Amino acid sequence: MRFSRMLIPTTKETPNDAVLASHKLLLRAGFIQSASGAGLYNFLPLGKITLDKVRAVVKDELDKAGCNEVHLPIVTPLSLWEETGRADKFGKELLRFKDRHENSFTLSPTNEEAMVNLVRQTVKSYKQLPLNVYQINWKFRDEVRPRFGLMRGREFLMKDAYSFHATVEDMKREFDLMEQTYKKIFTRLGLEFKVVEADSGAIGGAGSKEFMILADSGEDTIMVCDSCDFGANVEVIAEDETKCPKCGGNLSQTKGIEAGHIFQLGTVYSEPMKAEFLNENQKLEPFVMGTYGIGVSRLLAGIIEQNHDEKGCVWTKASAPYNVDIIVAKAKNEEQIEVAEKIYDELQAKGIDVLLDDRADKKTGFGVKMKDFELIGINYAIVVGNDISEGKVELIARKDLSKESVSLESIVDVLIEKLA
RNA sequence: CGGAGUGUAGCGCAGUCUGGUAGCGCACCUGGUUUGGGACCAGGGGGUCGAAGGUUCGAGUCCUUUCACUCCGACCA
Repeated sequence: MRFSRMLIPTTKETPNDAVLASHKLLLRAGFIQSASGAGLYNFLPLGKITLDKVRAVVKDELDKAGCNEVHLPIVTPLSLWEETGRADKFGKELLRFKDRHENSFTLSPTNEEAMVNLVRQTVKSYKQLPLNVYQINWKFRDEVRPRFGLMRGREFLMKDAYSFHATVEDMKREFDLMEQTYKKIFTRLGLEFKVVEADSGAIGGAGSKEFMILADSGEDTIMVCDSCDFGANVEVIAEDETKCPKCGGNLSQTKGIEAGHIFQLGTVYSEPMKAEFLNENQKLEPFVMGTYGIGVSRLLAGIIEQNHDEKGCVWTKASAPYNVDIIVAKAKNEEQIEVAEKIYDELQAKGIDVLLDDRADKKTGFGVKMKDFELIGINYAIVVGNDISEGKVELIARKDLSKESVSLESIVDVLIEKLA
């Protein structure tokens, strides 16, 4: 993509309302924009591209784990929520409205009921189990206090998966599989995270684990063991506990951003909703369920909370909207443009996501392009400038801002290797 | 929902105390000079001052009501 053709409204000034680094930077770098309502954001081109990249990683790993992607309507009949009693439990967070026929509906904040409804209409036999169905779809929660940009919006993109089993043992097997799958997803995204024991909250059920992105700005306080992989949300462990219940090691307190949560549900939804299958003894039994969520739009905020510096965003390889930014130092110099276009074509041919900063208006000098590169947080910049007379370009790594001079002949290979 | 704060141009702000017909920076438009780290000069466009009502000869400013947004708490991907 060419920078000159893209809507990327970067700003020097920090929006007055933003507190968190991720909120400030995503606004300043032109990824998102306030949609003039609390907790509502427009995703601008860069934000949309980034969201799609993160979403693709989530989808890829779930598909590999054998999950089925589906798509449910965002609008669900209130009657579904009344079947499980959650219409009352969710209270005002559940946005309700009526259609022209005076029927009551909601904007889905999560989809246990709707997914159970889908499955109870189609799955009748133990032979069809186990089954894991998911969607990556917008959710709406009328939060008491939306805040921190994408961290706690009212409308947000969430991956919600639901598994259906004939036995508790099989559900626990899937629960473990999902834990492993989530670890792959977070690792691929380049995140430093911790899996912790958690409370099941409004979703209900027996056991649950949360995936915490480690960041000082996190809203959750967690206790982690320094000698094994044990971790727990303070909701479920005494805050003054110093010994690890698993290995006896030392516990320390830290902050995390809840980006994923997996639950062992059992039959808390299938029973009231009469979602049953016929077992091998020809008897009806309620499905044993698990449910698994990832806050996809929140991940964008989490990635930036963990990866930024005073100059801007520092996206990880798997999440960056572009991996390479080709900066034409003097966009009126035809030779530089020619060289830049050539590198641009070659990188694209190799399947690398590259942005060509070809802006040639007189207000956009070299400095502006560098500042935008640093603010947006693309992994690498190639500066095509005066050095091309010696057959060289400058390669800048966003992470540490280190610079090196690379020959024109090898620049494509060097980048392919760095991005591998 | 309790506590605190803020609403003035696309963004960031001043002006409000002490009423006199709206200003600065950034961004934007035109022309010129610049061009490897957010340039400079000159000119220009853009506002029912969150909304409603009231006081007054006159309201961004004073009074009343109301709405929205942000931050701190209790809840959540």
